[in-house]
Amino acid sequence: MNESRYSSYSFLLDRTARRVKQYAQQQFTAQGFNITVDQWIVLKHLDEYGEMKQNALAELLFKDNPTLTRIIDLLCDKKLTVRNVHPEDRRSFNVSLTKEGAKKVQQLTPKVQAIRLKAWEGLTERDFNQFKKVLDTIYENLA
Amino acid sequence: MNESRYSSYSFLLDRTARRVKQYAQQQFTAQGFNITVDQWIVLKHLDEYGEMKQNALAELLFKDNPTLTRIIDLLCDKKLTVRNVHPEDRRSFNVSLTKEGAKKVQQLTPKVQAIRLKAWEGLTERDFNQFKKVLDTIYENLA
DNA sequence: GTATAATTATTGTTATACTAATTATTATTA
DNA sequence: TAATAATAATTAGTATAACAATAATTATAC
Repeated sequence: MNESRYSSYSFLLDRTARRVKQYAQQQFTAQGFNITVDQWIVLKHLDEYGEMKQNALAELLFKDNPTLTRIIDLLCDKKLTVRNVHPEDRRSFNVSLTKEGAKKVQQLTPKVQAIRLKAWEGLTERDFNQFKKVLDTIYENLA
Repeated sequence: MNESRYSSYSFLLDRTARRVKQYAQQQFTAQGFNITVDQWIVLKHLDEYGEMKQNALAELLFKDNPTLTRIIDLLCDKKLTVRNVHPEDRRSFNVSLTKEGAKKVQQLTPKVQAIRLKAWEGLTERDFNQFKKVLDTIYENLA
């Protein structure tokens, strides 16, 4: 790679990631979802994978424990998740969706997909595959 | 695009952007640069484009005014930038590098490039062009 | 079996992101 | 020209990100 050109990747990547999150958050707010994008990601994963330790959830989402602790605090305040004591390890909590949380996931999933799709206008499956390959490679290179 | 697959792009994008920034910051800290990645980006752009209003700088960096105000506060605390009153508009400041700031940019530029290059191991110029195309398209779709 | 190490979650601190509100100044309009 | 609108930067408030340090608990080592 040409050194002087590649340097821009980090700037473009950061800029675009911020724009994507910002756009989604604006839509979430405008449509009255009443949660943040990061809170949504936690809800969605809990719905998909079921109850799990904060630990495991953090790993799944590539967030650290303090960050996740605070997101879950807010979700619990909103009655969308609960912390249950772990039966085999009193250091841990099992985090799971409340009924209200599960309902929210069902209601919002198609709306969130529609919001996400907006970014892909004019792009193809092939673009996606190439894009994913580069993102995964970068991630692995720095892991 | 397949709706159920594309949804993952935002997750991958966010995850990778965070990893890239995190890796760079760890290197900055380990190598004693004594600035953050975002502070670096401001210094680098000021070096490239010369003194400008905060306003213009914010637009160039795709950051909002409050965010930039605080970054520049920190850079001024570190004596790397200065705010000068704008000769034609007393609402504005012209922000510019101090001598020390300019020296820092010269010293760190090759080191930062080396850090950034790490992420691109195994990737080609063609990967870069495709990657850039997708990032730019996403950004434009949401602009 | 007790001391030590490792693990889980939390709290504290600093920086960035975004929105809303505020202040000072400049531009526009009636 | 006086009132109003627009603009530049800042401040305030909430959320996320990263790191360090801590408390409670569990695992390991001697």
